[in-house]
Amino acid sequence: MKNRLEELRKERGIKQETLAAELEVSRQTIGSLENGRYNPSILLAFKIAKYFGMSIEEIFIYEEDTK
Amino acid sequence: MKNRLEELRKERGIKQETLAAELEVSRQTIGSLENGRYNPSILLAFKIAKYFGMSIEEIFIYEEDTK
DNA sequence: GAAAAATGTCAAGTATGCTTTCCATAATTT
DNA sequence: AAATTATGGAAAGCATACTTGACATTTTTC
Repeated sequence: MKNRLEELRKERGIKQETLAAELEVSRQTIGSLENGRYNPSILLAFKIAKYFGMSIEEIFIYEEDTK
Repeated sequence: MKNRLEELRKERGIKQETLAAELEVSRQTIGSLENGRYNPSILLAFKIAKYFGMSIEEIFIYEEDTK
């Protein structure tokens, strides 16, 4: 699964630390998501989507058989 | 978070075991999701949405502060 | 180019998602 | 009502999501 987190965050001109605080997760979590080390839980995905005013599907790109 | 899994599955007249097979998860996973014992991973949520031809948001209802 | 700020990333620990196995209860069929 | 089928749910184990803490590297600012 790919995601547009880094792109969306930079569009808004905020740093990882700020986004992390807004979403109530650690900075490392944001970094790990941006760099594809793991996928978010569905709850975090919902929080992120709400934060950016978009749907989960617009931010996270599901790819068949991708882990 | 709530979900409409049981409702959607029953609309289609299929049993948990069949849905589980289609989604390539165990029957217990489906049962656990229907009965709210835990939330799906985002990958499973995508699979479920695809299976029912709906968006994640139409199936899984995010509720502020809900675990 | 030195200092400061932002990001990358690892390690160890806790929490949650999912599996298999197993048994109990409910619903359906005959 | 007896047998079969479907669902509920617990336990133990493994995988992944997320945390804190630490340190290295990159980027920005002065």
